[in-house]
Amino acid sequence: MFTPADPETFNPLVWQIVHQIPFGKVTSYGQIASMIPPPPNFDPLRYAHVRARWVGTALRLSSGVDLPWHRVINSRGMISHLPQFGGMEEQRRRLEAEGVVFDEDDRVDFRQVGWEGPAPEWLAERGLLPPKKLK
DNA sequence: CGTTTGACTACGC
DNA sequence: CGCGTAGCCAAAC
Repeated sequence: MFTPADPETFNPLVWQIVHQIPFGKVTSYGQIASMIPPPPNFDPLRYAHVRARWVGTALRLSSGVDLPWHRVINSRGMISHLPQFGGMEEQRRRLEAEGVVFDEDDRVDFRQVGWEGPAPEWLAERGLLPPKKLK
């Protein structure tokens, strides 16, 4: 499906998945990555170490693509953004506008607003895998 | 070209 | 729990 250094295939897959996240739900970089199988001839172990970061990169390069990018946060339930870029507050604002609640530690409760992933048929049609669960 | 920098995670203290 | 860090590599300098 794609080669190790083929973001031209990987990134659009990420975008397609992000596009499926429903209003008021969130998921993590790692969970999205877990739906995308490792590239052929790519060590699965190594892939496991980099895939979440690849998702972050894909999102960073997604300007111009119409996406609910704000619904993607890190595995600890927090917004991952550098303070320098104002995007952090923007992301929180968008999520709260969708009813997502942050606790006193600036974290969301995946049990409440965590996305369980696309329908199995949707994944199967694209050769994708069922996501790992969120904590 | 060589170096630095990330929209990440899992794991060990 | 919180905090630091190794692991890893595509983009951006």
